[in-house]
Amino acid sequence: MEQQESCIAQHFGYYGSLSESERRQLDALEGPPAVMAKGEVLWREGDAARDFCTLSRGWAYSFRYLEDGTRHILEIFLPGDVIGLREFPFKERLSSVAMLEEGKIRLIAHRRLLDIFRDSPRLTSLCFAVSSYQQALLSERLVHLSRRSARQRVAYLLFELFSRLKRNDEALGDCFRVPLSQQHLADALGLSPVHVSRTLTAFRQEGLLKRARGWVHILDPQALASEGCISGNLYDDIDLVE
Amino acid sequence: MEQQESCIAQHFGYYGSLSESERRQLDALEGPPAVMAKGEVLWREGDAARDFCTLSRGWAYSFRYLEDGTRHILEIFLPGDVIGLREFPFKERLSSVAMLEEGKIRLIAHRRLLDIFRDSPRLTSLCFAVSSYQQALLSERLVHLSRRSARQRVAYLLFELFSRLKRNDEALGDCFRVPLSQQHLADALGLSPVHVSRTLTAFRQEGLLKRARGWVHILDPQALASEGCISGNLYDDIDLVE
DNA sequence: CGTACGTTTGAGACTCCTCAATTTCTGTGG
DNA sequence: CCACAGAAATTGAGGAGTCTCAAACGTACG
Repeated sequence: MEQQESCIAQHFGYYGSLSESERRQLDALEGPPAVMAKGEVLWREGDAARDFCTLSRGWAYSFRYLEDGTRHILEIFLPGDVIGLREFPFKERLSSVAMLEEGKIRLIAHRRLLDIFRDSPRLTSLCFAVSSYQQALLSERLVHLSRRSARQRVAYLLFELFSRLKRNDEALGDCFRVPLSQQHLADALGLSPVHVSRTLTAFRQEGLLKRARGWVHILDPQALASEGCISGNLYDDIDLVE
Repeated sequence: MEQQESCIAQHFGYYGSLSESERRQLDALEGPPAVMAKGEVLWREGDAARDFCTLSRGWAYSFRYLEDGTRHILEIFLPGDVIGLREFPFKERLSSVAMLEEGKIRLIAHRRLLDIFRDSPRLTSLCFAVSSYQQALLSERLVHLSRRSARQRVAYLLFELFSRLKRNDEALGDCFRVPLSQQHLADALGLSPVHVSRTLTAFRQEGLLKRARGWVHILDPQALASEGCISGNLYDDIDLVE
């Protein structure tokens, strides 16, 4: 599960091929690894934002508390993801980030990005691609959350996770680990945990998927994609201007 | 209303001060102005994405059609905004863009950004800031749309527009033009036009605002902000790493 | 002045929420 | 290995918010 090569180099590699020297340049950014416990908070909304990080092991999520005390989950981070890049131009964190399970991160100071901007237009383009891609995921979610039924939302989220995991691991079958409680799913989807439970039960009875103890087994990927209104794959659509 | 100086230079200027040569460099990017009619489509989802543009006059919006035929409005662009920057790393347009009223745009080829990346780390940082800021607006909207009541959504959107207009025009009073029909508002908020009408009527009866023929008059800004759960001003929070 | 579009209002239906009780799972210590 | 406590998930009942459909009204524009 753990990333072998430098986490950031692998992640950037999804957006375009890297030369050996570019790879080294990215490797040099990463600070020493830090092991994080389950539930540990990386930073909180409003904290000073001076660095971002890569997640080399474990899942994490970003969230905000609303005025009524409910929590909204904005992003779910998988092993290999870059966390907090979008906060580069901001003084303060726009959202909190916490671990869903034990894992490992490496910090990178925002200032180090300036070195990239100065030295490598190519890596700069890749930074832009990483950031734009996360933005595309967000707007995709915006559409799916604001206008669709509970069934569609749940199907969409599970399928998005499935697709992203598959990009990291070609060999991934239709049965995989998802360390999210129904409370987490509800907070990410803008639903009540009760209704998430009912929806998952319905899916199970219809033979779309099974879910138990942090695992999801997708029985009918096509039906799930159709229920979630998945419209093609964002990953196939990236094409850096060279 | 029309932007005097180069549109992109003014827009970038919000995110950090520009030297004279940086300003010239940005000016040089912009193509010849093109006048667009009300309702005219700049590009459609799926079109090849080779350029972005600045909007020097008029309002525009980006949208996607869902499988059930409804339209979702993702972004609303005001005079002075940059449109489509986030699609730089993508082959195809992720959403369509159309004019809400007659206006003027200037195209910029995505390739020209590479010149910026190569020549000016400072402008590169600003590009990043512009893009990240739009992403922050999106995630703000994600939170507001997925979990809040119709009253909160409507109040939030009107207040966001009010704040953004005020940034462009210090002298803006509490009465301003909003060329959006209730159908547009509904499509942006994930509500039915009928319910938007009811909500606006309620606000009018409560003395929060008046709305008629493309104009909005905010009678009680504080109450509206409170209803919309506005949590500080994103614009105040930008701080480029120098 | 007629037509088209946008807005308002009413009625009934449906989705999802809240609250509360019960069951199942998970981890811990005996 | 079992008993227990705490957390997570399920189930039921009733209610709030928003939707859809349909009709009436207002406004802008040819």
